[in-house]
Amino acid sequence: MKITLKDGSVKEYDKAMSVLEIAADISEGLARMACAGEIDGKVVDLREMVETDCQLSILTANDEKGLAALRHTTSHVLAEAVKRLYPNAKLAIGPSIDTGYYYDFEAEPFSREDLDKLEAEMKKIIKEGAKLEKFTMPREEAIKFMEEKGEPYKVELIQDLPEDAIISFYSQGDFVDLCAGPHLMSTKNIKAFKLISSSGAYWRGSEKNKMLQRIYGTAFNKKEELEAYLEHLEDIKKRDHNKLGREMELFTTVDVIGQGLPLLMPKGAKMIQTMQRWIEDEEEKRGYVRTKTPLMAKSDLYEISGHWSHYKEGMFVLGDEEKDKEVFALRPMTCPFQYYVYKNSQKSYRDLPIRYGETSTLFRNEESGEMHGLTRVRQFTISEGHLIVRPDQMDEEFKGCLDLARYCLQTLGVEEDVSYRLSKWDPNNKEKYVGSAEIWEDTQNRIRNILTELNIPFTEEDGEAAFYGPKVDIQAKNVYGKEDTMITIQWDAVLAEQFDMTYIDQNGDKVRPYIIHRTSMGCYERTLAWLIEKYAGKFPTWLCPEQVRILPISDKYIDYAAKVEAELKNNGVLVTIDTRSEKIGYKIRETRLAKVPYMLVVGQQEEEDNRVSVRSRFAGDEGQKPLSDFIDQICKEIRTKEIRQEVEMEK
RNA sequence: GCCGAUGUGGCUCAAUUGGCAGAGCAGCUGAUUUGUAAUCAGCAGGUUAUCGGUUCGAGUCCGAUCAUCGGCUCCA
Repeated sequence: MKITLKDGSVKEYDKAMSVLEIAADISEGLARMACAGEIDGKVVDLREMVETDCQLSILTANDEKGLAALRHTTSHVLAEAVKRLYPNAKLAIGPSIDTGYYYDFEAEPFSREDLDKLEAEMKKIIKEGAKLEKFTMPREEAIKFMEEKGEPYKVELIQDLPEDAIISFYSQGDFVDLCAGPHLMSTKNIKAFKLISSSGAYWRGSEKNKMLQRIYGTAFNKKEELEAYLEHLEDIKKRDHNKLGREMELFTTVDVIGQGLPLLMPKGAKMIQTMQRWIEDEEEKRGYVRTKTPLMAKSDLYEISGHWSHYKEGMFVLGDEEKDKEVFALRPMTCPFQYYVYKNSQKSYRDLPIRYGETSTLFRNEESGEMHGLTRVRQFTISEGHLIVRPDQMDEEFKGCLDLARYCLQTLGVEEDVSYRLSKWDPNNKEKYVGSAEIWEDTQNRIRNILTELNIPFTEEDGEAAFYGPKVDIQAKNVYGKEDTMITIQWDAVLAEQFDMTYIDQNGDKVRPYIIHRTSMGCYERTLAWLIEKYAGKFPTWLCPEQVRILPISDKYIDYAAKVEAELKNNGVLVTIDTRSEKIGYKIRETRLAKVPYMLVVGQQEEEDNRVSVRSRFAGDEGQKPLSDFIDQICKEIRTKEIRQEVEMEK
């Protein structure tokens, strides 16, 4: 039997040799090897592939799929440990994930102490070093087998497989688990693992099902890699916006104000104002006109828009439908309000496109467990806009929205950190959406073509559309790798109809316009959170709530410092003075810790000839320079929204 | 909404078995007038998230509520 290895070399083996022997030979010993290989990119169990001649690449824990096998094997060891310590626990599933693996059990909740005990038991199992052996049986037999073992969740999983399926199991010593593989050859090969946390998780991800107990863990090829990962976890905690944003006094929360209602403190509010002014100006340059519409409306409006039937649970309703004549609701979006701005007068084809923009505060009654820092809140503000366009303008306007979005991302320095998603409806769940299948498929195709034409790489996802149309979502990950929508551009194919919006075409006929619903830079609160994490609080100067701090050497130079401050303020620079009678070293330390981009030390030398001593986050000590030079420098940096490279300074 | 953890001055944390709520930093006042990462002294700051219960006595034990965090679900 011939086996071609990844590097192209060919090895020949006697058919009588066991798989283990072959694998050991190929991998130069079992040590770091997964019991699996790849044929045409598909991961296959080694025992299957050696039946025939094949091209083989042994997976080791050094490559992605091998690492997944390592982690998945570790999850089996975890499952065995749980069964040993908690024999009544029932097994659900235990896949590998990006950051490690998890396993779900029906059991009592696990405490940290339980996890520590489980870790110790896992070490024992690894030391025992049982080999992982695969065996199969027909479906019916497999169901019986798992019923006898008292594993109802496994039975359910098997029952979902086709009647003629051959079901595979893996054993390690006495422990058996339903599993498709692949795995390491032996539990002994697990060298570095850790249980991270536990939490509840619904069986099969549905809240209608029983809540199971999930244990998250991770595993690496080497101890050093695990340690580096754990250190990395500590590091990213430090830039978590929810911690850093509070430390830097950008926002806070108050018990009696309520969940999902963060308070933006002066510094956070300043940053959002800076972004808001920039975006409003940019939109104006791009032909947007501004509206300012009510934050609430009667239920009648939402009945027309469809929100009353599709989204009532998510709105804050004011009043009692049974008792009150009129019920109001805080708005969860701005669309219908701006549509009535459009409908105020009859429009000609020559008026289109019309681009409405509004800095729009919205309210969404998220469920209580869903709030998170600044990224998931109940009241937030977005740069919302609606474009009313003729069909022949649609592609160009949609591209214009994408261009604006990309300009915003680029200016904030985050264009490399996003991914684009075409969010489609779910054809198997049509009642969640408004409009015909034909319209949905057609608009989805057109958006797909636009993205392709612009060479924007994107993924497609069913069931992520708005109920009124498909959209492009621009997604970003937070420090923990969790994804959120930052910008959305939606094709509203339905509401023009609901609200009877029209224009008069060249023939004098009433025609329906197309509508694009979009944000240029989505939710400001969420964007702020993203920037905190991206820059670890060291924002580009133009975004900083405090751009310059003046540090007088002693009280004698406060007058001069005030003069410097006034000149900077006149030039639109955000500047403060530290007038405390502290030593200069102390003031510098605090300014550094506050991540202020520039500090100007002023004393006798500077006052004499109208100079400042500049120290920045970007270049360290920039030396003494005339005040006017510094003003030119910082004004240019702010005006061009330059993103300068940080330098590592002492400590 | 569900599972779990947590909640002590502005911040970080302490308080033995249920036995007088304490420290550092920040703040304020005074002294110091400082040249590139922490000057000294003093003062003030608390109904221990809230409400209720057990107890001679509760930060500590029990219950409820609120909020925060880690997940699940959700995110029109």
